[in-house]
Amino acid sequence: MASDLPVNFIQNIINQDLEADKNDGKVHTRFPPEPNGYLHIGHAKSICLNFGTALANNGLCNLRFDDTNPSKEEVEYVDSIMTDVKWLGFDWDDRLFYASDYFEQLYQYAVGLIKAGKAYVCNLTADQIRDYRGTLTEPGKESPYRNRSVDENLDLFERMRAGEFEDGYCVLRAKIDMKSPNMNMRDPVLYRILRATHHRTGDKWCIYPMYDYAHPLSDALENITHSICTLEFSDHRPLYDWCIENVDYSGEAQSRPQQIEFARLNLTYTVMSKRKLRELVENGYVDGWDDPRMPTISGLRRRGYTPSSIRDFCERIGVAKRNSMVDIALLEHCIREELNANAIRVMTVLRPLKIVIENYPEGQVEWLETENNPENEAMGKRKIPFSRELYIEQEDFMENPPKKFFRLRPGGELRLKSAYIIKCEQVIKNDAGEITELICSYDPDSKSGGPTSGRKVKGTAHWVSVPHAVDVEVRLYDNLFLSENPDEEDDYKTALNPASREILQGCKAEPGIAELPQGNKYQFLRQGYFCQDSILSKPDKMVFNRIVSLRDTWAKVSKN
RNA sequence: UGCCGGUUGGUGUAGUGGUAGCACGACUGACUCUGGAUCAGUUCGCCAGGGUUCGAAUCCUUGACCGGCAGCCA
Repeated sequence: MASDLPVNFIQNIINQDLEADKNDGKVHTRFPPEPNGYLHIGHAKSICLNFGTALANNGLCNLRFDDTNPSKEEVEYVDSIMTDVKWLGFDWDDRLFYASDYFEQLYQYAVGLIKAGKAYVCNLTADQIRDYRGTLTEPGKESPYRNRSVDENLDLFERMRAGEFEDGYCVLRAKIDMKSPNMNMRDPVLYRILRATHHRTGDKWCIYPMYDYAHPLSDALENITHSICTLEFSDHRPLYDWCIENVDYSGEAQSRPQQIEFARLNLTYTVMSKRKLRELVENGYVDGWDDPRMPTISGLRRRGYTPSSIRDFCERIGVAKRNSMVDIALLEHCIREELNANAIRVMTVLRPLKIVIENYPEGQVEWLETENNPENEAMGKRKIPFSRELYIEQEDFMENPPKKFFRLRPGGELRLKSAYIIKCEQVIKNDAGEITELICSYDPDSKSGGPTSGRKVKGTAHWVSVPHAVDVEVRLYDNLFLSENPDEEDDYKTALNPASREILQGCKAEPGIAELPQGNKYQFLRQGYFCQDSILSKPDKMVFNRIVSLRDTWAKVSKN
């Protein structure tokens, strides 16, 4: 039997572990977000990796909030993260945890470290600690408080917890090696005093463990076997290991988690740091975390991306250690591929140009049959009204067209999709010389599906009957940034795309659009894939977001 | 210039001593009542030098270049 195991270096490590019967053959991962912002597509990569790897290896994956810094964290973020992970299609069952669940335990472990002479309370100020730490090329020097007695440390640490000292008055540090070439091992801070109300523990604590201390121990307590994180934590791995090796679990933890680092996702034409995304939101460059232009999960969801398309994307980009920049075209390909197979076709004219078919009887309406999806016959057919007055797309007519323009021109013919072939007889203009209307004729023998419909015309266009048209608003989106890599600019905000959103009013959709089956995702014929905006769209005033355009060969041709 | 990591077509990713593959993109052509989709094809790559070997992307070595690290953030 062929294996569905993903091909990447992490799976290779797991295969070796499995072969060596490490961890009794168990695979247990976790997704450990800090609830200080909304999740983005880069987190989706991590979510798919952690949950996906567990699933593929018959293991489990926990959701654990790394909530050790109450000054930055909020329940709003906790809630949004759970929503997003679930929406992506993953389930942590009853394994929802918080680092704050372990605060008491972590405190006791720290007491143990002190008793073992491996941690001490340090009264150096933050500035002094930085000075003492040395530099990248010079060793640090030991704190004068480094050799306090165990009893004194125990007393001081207890009083830190009791709230006897002001914020920043002292910290608990690990006693490791001030001369280590790895900065993280130069007596790292384990606990700091911080008076901030924690979203879960309230004001119970005024000391909080640092990530480097809380994270490995949380992993161990949850019996995590493979602790997958991003590259910037590689330098922290020796400290991760130190924590696990030096606390005395007395049987609470059974695993010896192994930290494995992979490269985070970078996508062209966007930014991925929480800080920058927050800045875009807070300074009004976008409408919110869920603005359809944002690379956040909530933004992609509102834009119309499906969970499966995002999972597919995360699979295709692979996992490795080399820093890379994935072309956003791949993400777009994933949603196009899915929606091409599933989305119902609809005719909507974005920039309407009215045409009158002079030889079509006034008042007559024909209900013509059209397929809901030519890729999938099972999706059936529907009827759309054809009448004497129609809207076509402005760009489907040119008075003086270039060589390969296959659409309507004066005296030229065009097939109307699922209807008739029309011919442009006359161009009507207003005083300003702008085209306001076209007078056309139609060939009654050319009706789609009819016995004499076989005549070939080079172009086919979408259209909507004027008396039956529904007015809708359409929002077209382009990349949020003009630069492939905004992070390279002095200020990434200067690369913002002023035309990232175009709002079109008075677009003409075929009737009954909202009632169509599979009504939440559509292909507007020849335009792209669209969905109703989950917030702005109302039954009497529909608003559609363009998820992604169709590939457009003509656009490329016409540019040259 | 201390430590850690990395370098395979335009982009991403396989290949772990035996014909460098896949996907996306780009380009050709066919087909098409969506200039969509589909189909066929083309283009394009092992960072560099030295070594080991019958044979090296893979092993050794020297170098170049890129990324990360000096929060009481994660």
